[in-house]
Amino acid sequence: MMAPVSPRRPPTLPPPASRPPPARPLTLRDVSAASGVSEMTVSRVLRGAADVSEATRARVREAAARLGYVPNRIAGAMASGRVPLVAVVVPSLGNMVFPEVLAGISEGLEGSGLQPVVGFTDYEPGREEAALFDMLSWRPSGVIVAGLEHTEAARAMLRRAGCPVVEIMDVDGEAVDAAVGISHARAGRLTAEAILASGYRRVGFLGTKMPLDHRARKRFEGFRDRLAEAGLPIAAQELYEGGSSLLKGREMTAAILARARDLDVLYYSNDMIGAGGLLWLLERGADIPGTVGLAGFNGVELLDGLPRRLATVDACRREIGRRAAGVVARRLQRPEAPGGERVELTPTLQRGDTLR
Amino acid sequence: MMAPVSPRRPPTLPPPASRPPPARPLTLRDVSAASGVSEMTVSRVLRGAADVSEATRARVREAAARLGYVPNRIAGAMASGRVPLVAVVVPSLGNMVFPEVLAGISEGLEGSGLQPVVGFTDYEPGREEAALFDMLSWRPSGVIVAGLEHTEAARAMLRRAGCPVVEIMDVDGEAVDAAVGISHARAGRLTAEAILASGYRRVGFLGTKMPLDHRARKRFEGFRDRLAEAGLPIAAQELYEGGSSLLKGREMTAAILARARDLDVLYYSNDMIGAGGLLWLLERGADIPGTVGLAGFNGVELLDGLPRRLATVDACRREIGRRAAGVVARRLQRPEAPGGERVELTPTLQRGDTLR
DNA sequence: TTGAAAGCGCTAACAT
DNA sequence: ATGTTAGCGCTTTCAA
Repeated sequence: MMAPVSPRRPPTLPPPASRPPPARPLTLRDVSAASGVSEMTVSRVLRGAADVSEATRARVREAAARLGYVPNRIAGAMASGRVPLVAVVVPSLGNMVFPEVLAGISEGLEGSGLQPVVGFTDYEPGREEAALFDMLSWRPSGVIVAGLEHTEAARAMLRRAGCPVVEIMDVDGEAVDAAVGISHARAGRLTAEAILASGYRRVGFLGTKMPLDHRARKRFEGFRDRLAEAGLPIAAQELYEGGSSLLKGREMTAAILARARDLDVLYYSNDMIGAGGLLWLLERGADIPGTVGLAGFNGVELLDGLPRRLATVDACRREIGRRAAGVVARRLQRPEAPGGERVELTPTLQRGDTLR
Repeated sequence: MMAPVSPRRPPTLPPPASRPPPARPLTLRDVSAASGVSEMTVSRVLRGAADVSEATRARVREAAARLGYVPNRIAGAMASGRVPLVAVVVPSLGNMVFPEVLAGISEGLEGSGLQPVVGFTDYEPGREEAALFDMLSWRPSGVIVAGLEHTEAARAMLRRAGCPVVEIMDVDGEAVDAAVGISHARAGRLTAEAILASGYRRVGFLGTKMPLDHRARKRFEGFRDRLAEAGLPIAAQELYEGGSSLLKGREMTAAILARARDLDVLYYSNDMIGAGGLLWLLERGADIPGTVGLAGFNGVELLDGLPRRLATVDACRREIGRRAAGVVARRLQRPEAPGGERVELTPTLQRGDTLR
């Protein structure tokens, strides 16, 4: 067979025998040549399609293995119109919560032939838009994106994505398509209720300044509103910028108590700063939970070995990942399905040792 | 112009005007039609190529934005033979060290037009092989893989990858191509030296059972050998399976001290279990670092707010990621470069408050 | 059970 | 500065 004349590169010539062949990646054609089976049938074998005789199958497998052939998925995706990728867009990996969501997604995708690909937003709407654009340019089979708040352009992209879109972590708002998460407003209320029930009266709140961390904001609002319903104000607040850390929690706790010495309970917007506060208070011999109660948010397992278990509300991170992946996988099996799934998980308060 | 007859699907027909158009993703052709500019020129504009008049540029940009066109990178990659992806293969994200490596990689890739794509191995050689195969099937422009130990098949794949390959985290061994990391053997020796210099004599080691965590093994060996050179044995060991956690560190510390009450220094294979041990000992009123010294490994910032700063050796995770990305990016700019770069970073011991 | 032909959406090379 | 042509490596469709 004659190679067609191409304007891009000369037809493959036999390499001068004396030099090592260039590291040209192998193609189906190479396996075809090596096995004496047509490209088409080689393709079928390697994709595990039925209707290939056992003998042919074996010959092809042997040749592919011997040559070290690795199929080219770019070409496969191009030809089939199917890209076995799920775009995952999250704020960052530094946050401790997202690695676990990712783990859940991987778990949920197992056996579906789909692979997650991750992009980051750093909690910046502009970067989220860019990350989504980037991801969508691979024409993934599904999109999983953290949060319900996006720029209008981002929402437009998601609507036009032509694949299932699952917004995760939060259900307090309007989703473009499916949503899997918890209600952060409710999580905040839940904590407020526990605090009220325990009879604490002078409430301090320690949280992030980030106006773009909508979930943290919703937790705060739920918390504040529930207290207000009981006629209780938030007596003092301490806000910070930047990442959460034990150190930050210590500093903030010191600061808020310096300003409002009589607080008898502290609600931290996440467990990391909560744990910092806990350590700081313990070092000073505070009576926890007697004189001062503490509560955080997230249920980070990582902190399990601290001197006391911080009261917290589990964010159901792993489960959210798993369920979101499940939604995507199921949708691809039944393309006629209506979409718009909404899965609200209901976290519970784990009292730990820091609320009386 | 007449659409050619295709065996795969009928030529595009005008949709019945009364129904919403199917969510067919847009193509260059659509932008071309909408802007009255040829596909080729549209392509040029959207890729930012030079030699397009400002007027044309504007018309194309306007049309693309109005339609919400997202380029198809699968097709772009296919046509150009360039896939702007860097495959990153690491054991897991649960480990705390890898998110930071990833952050370093992202940083190092910034401005290069390359994007990291991550795969996981769970420290299992079989899964590593599978992950590499998977990643290579996307024909990435570079590969960054943790560790120097791989199955022969994996090494073969890497050699044939046809792109720069950087093995990271470790430099104690033979790399397929480039390597960026630290010597874990040296890190272990470094800790041993600090312990010797401080006059501790009864040494306990607490580490993982995982025979496949080669870097932990090398640290242990370096540690043990350096002590042996000074005539000091390791008096007791405590090994564990599964992930590291504060809790695990507590349990192990309790266990090793129950068996060997007279240990005066404990070397933990990572900071997480080290911190657990630290908390456990502090609760029991141990005199640290007087009666018992502690050291870990990794330099995890996360633990900064503990009551004492654990002595540790920084693994240079972020820097390793950054440099590895740099190697890949540079190699793509100068394809004639020889390769085989070897970058050894030299970690230092941070004494903290737990070695006298 | 196998093979042949066409083309997925884009870009390299060439032509104008 | 812009357009034309061919084809990247696969898979779909159809034929044998």
